[in-house]
Amino acid sequence: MTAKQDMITQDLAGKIRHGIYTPKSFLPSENELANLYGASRNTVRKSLEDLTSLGLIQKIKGKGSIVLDFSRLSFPISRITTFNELNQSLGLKAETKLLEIKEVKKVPDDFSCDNTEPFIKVKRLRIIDGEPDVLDVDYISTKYVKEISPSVAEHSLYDYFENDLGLKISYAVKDVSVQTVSEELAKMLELDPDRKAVLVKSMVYLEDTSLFQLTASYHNPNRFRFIDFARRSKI
Amino acid sequence: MTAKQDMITQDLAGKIRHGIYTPKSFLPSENELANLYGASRNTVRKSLEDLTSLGLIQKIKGKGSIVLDFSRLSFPISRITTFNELNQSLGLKAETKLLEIKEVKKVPDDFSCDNTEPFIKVKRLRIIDGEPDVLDVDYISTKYVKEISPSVAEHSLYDYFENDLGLKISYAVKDVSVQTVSEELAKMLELDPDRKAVLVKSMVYLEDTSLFQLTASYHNPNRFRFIDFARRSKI
DNA sequence: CAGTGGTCTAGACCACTCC
DNA sequence: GAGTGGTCTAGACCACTGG
Repeated sequence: MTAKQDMITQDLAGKIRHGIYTPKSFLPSENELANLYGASRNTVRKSLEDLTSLGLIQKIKGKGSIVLDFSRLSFPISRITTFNELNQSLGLKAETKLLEIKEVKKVPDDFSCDNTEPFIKVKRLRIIDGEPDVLDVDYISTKYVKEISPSVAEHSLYDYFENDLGLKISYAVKDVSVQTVSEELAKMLELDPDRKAVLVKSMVYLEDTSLFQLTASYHNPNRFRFIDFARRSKI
Repeated sequence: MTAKQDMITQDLAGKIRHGIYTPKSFLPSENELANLYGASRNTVRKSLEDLTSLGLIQKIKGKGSIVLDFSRLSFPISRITTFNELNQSLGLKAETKLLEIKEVKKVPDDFSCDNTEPFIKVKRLRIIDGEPDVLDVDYISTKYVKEISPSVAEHSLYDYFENDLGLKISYAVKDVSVQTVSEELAKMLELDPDRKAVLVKSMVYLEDTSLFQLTASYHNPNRFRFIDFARRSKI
């Protein structure tokens, strides 16, 4: 059962993306939307809040909700988005090369993680338009995932976690920095002689706040880019 | 007049940061908080939502709101945070060296911005613990800011914009990439011979969706780092 | 002035967790 | 079953925008 507010959000987001509501125009007022969808004004307001935090609209007091025009370029690191979801939305020709799957007793020290249960390590090279782009090293807790088949690792881990296993991924802490990497890794990513890569370390948590996954992603800096939508917060 | 929900948010955030509510413990329930603050449950829920998106708490259905322990390390690019606010919260010894203030007819082409009014250009080198860290090049629209004095540029632009001019900064689009920069810039930032810097380009907008400011920040990659809190979104 | 979004209330029913 | 958060309603008053 999808909540009424989410259906409204989806519907409005679709109409914005498909140009039924165009950038710089105003959405119908909150009262009109409430009538249109047969919902209370509070429910509509919740939807508009979600669209606002997604960067699709901007609310202006006394005037209305105006459609922004970043819908196409948003390439967010500040939401949790997977390689496959990204490629789909950008329409890129992407390929995943599975390098390693094995169970390990613990996670490397530089994650500063003291969990004691075994993890499944998955190492994958992501290739876009024939060029090596990212090396992903994932560690997935065996508390929640007992086994990962090569075909799942080559396809999409998140699709498997969320749709097949029913896990609820909730939030992540990401640490982005630039590192000089090993010669082996530099060769794999076809880096410049300086061997600098952008390292994104992620710690991913489930709805019950338990640690679920650790990832180190090494990006080729010449092709690394992300676009982020940020709001000024009151605190 | 501060809204009741914001006072509750501030109060709870303070109690979390000061350890009155400790990580891994639960906040009082929504009904208890409503009684405590003399507010309706909806108002309390709005506060808890804000704390959730700030990454201070995590709500668990049927159980309660649990305090997370990232309050210290959050160093967000996904909110709009200024150099001064950051340094204050991290307690760093920072210094700003003003290099240039002048009015320019238009903004460099690589911002892909077609605004025609003049902008004020401000160029500043940020030095942390004696080491050059960031070169900021700002362009501020003369539609909203007529003049910027050197002392303001050396202190804090945002403090001036928000508190003195009463401008309402609302949202920004940020584009992060790694670039090879000029020898002059490389020398200023004391870069490695490869002359690679992390470039953060920002476009900042006001509450009425008008473009207000453009910034190019060149970071020394050896000291560049940001930590981000991300939530998985439904859409 | 009428219309907009911003805040707030008091209630309701549901799904979930834990005992 | 009692308590929790999730969703939703119907109403109220406010501050702001525009003509």
